[in-house]
Amino acid sequence: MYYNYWFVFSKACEYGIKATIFIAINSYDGRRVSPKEISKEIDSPTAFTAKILQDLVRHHIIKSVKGAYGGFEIDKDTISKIKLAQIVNAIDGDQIYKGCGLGLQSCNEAHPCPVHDKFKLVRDDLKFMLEHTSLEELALNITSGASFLKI
Amino acid sequence: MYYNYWFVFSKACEYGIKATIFIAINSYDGRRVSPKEISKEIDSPTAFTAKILQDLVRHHIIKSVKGAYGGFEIDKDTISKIKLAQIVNAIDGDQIYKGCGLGLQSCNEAHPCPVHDKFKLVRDDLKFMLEHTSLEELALNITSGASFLKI
DNA sequence: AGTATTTCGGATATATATATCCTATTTATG
DNA sequence: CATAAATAGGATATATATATCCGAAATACT
Repeated sequence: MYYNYWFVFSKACEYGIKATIFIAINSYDGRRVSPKEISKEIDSPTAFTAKILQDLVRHHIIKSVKGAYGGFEIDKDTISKIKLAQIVNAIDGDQIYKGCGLGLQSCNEAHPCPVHDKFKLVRDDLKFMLEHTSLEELALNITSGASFLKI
Repeated sequence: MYYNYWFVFSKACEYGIKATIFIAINSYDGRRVSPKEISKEIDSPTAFTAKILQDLVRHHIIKSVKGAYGGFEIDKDTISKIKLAQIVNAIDGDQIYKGCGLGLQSCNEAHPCPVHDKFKLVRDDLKFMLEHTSLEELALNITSGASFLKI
């Protein structure tokens, strides 16, 4: 019928993940970056991206410095400790781990939706992956040219 | 930041899956069902559900019979052959298998996004599950009381 | 044939996510 | 202290998904 596609993450979250990776890369070099630079690099709308950055700041995933020579950065030594799950959680919440695949309000072991068990496996895989993927490895794969932030 | 949650499927698709299961159950008893009955049973908006049913008809997943004593049904002997993947494909398209986790336009092995490989595993799991789950087993789990269509 | 019943499908309305704009606030520097 | 450069955040606009409405078409029965 429809337009829709796979929405593991919202657009906001996609931008948030890519932005955080780009900030990490620059923080290794002690460089702060602006929403303008970020959105150019990750191919996202600037103002919208700026909103998401604010949110990541509120969740203490990235740091912002106001005023001249300011910008966004991440403490070098926390980059290896930040997991993808934290970023996703900050922006899209934790329903990714809890929500029912068929939208039931209270879907659980005792009262499962038709696909509950089958989804559990997929969801647990996703959860494990998000919790075990570090920002550091994502950033290093970009700098090494093994992966890309846009196109 | 936001309102969002895990969107494996669109609402339309959630309704479509649940509706199809309910139609299957009734078709075993040779009973046709209306959008009204369906939406009551799966707790969905009637008119919107009706649209989705039309779409499933166009994709030959369910059959409709117009006029008095009409309604929706599924050929008994096709119920075991219909896979969850077909329903999802009809409503949400095939981007679920193709779309990039970070929204890149052309994300592939040669030009991967930062999470490409990690997502591949999750996605393949989901794909396998959808392609190997039959409408029959979903329907039987409802009739046996092992799973539920609402609440 | 007429009527009640039912799906079909276009038009429209509502809700939510995405995106933009503009001003206030903060801060480094001359 | 003034100025320029930056983030913060409220208000608003746009796009998309979700939901509703209503008349047209089809069909079984009387």
